[in-house]
Amino acid sequence: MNLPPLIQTFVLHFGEMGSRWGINRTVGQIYALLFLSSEPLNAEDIVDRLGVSRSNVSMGLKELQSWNLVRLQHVPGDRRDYFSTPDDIWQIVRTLVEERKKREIDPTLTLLREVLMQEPASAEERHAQARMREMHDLFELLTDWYADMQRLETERLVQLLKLGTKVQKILDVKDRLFPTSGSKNRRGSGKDK
Amino acid sequence: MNLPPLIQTFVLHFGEMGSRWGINRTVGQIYALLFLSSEPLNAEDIVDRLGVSRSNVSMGLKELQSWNLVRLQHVPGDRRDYFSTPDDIWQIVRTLVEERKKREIDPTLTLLREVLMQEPASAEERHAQARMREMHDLFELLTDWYADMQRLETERLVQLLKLGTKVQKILDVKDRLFPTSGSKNRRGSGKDK
DNA sequence: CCGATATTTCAGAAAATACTGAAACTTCAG
DNA sequence: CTGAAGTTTCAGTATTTTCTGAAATATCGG
Repeated sequence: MNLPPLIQTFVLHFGEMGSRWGINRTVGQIYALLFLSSEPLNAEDIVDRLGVSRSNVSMGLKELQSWNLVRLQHVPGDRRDYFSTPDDIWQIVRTLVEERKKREIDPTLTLLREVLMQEPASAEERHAQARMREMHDLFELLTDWYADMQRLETERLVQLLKLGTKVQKILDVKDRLFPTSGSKNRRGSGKDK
Repeated sequence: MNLPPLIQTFVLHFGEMGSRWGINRTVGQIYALLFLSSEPLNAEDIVDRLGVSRSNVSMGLKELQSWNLVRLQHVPGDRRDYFSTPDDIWQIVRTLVEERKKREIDPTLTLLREVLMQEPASAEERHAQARMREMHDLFELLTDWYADMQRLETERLVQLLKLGTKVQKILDVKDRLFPTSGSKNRRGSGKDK
């Protein structure tokens, strides 16, 4: 590995964290390298810097492309493929959350829908199904909320995040000013807990 | 494996998804089983139902305990350890997010803080550090927001999630009614893209 | 303290995943 | 069409992770 110390620290860390994030070491390192780089890199650059095999880099880049986490581009007068990460870090977050949802949530949501269609054949299954229903409703609430957020412009999104729970106070004010509006979202009458 | 079909489907699915969620197959299956069960199970129950070795179950339960995802309890007159998941599914979400943050975000945040203290030794390192600064600030914004949300009562949290982006409209109303209040959160004056 | 029951640890086997080098394939300039 | 440059695929190897059975450890009633 052939990198300035500061960059190497970060790249190694991403490699280590890879396993916790569901990618392998090389993929983590490639991503870290691209993220830090001021200009796009080609596969050979990455081989030189990380000291892993050409084919490993090729597979890693393919994996990152399947996550939409890197962008393929071309340098004029150069036939090789160059890769980079988006400059806008919020774009990265959006992509990451989207892809994780696709891989970690959606398949389960699909399965839950299927299983909830079936007839329970015993008290045990009936209870299990009720539990799955809870999980299903939760996932649906979260994904609906997420879809909403994903639609916001970044600036608005950041504004909302910075507000945090202060939003709550505003809701209180709103309730006092317009007691009924939006009350379809207020059905906390004993059903929960 | 010895389970009613409906339950088996779900348990197998959780086993498969396990690898995407950063746990192994057995741990995923044990968790699914406990989640669906109407009463606590002991290790031997789990062995019988899943058909895996006793030691594997023991390790799996230990792993789940380290995630705070299962609760150990005792049945009067029985020396064995019984395990269950919280009845409140929101409690499960809170724990899960907390633990994932602890494992997937916090170590990186720590590393970023350290690396940002160092002096860049070249233009390349300077650019890399600027990039890390972006990531650091993003992580900090997200974790601050998360800490805020974690503090909310479940009912309020659900209310907020259901509102989704409608919150935005309320912000607009608020701005018109109280143009200056809360404006410390409105610093989109050129610094952001 | 004893022995019965329950749980954990651990070394090695089995399985899954990552990595490599070589070969196959693709693209493009001449 | 040819061959040089670039990229991908793939079979085999290495590494890591998971899983098991056996042994060690812990707990508790008597």
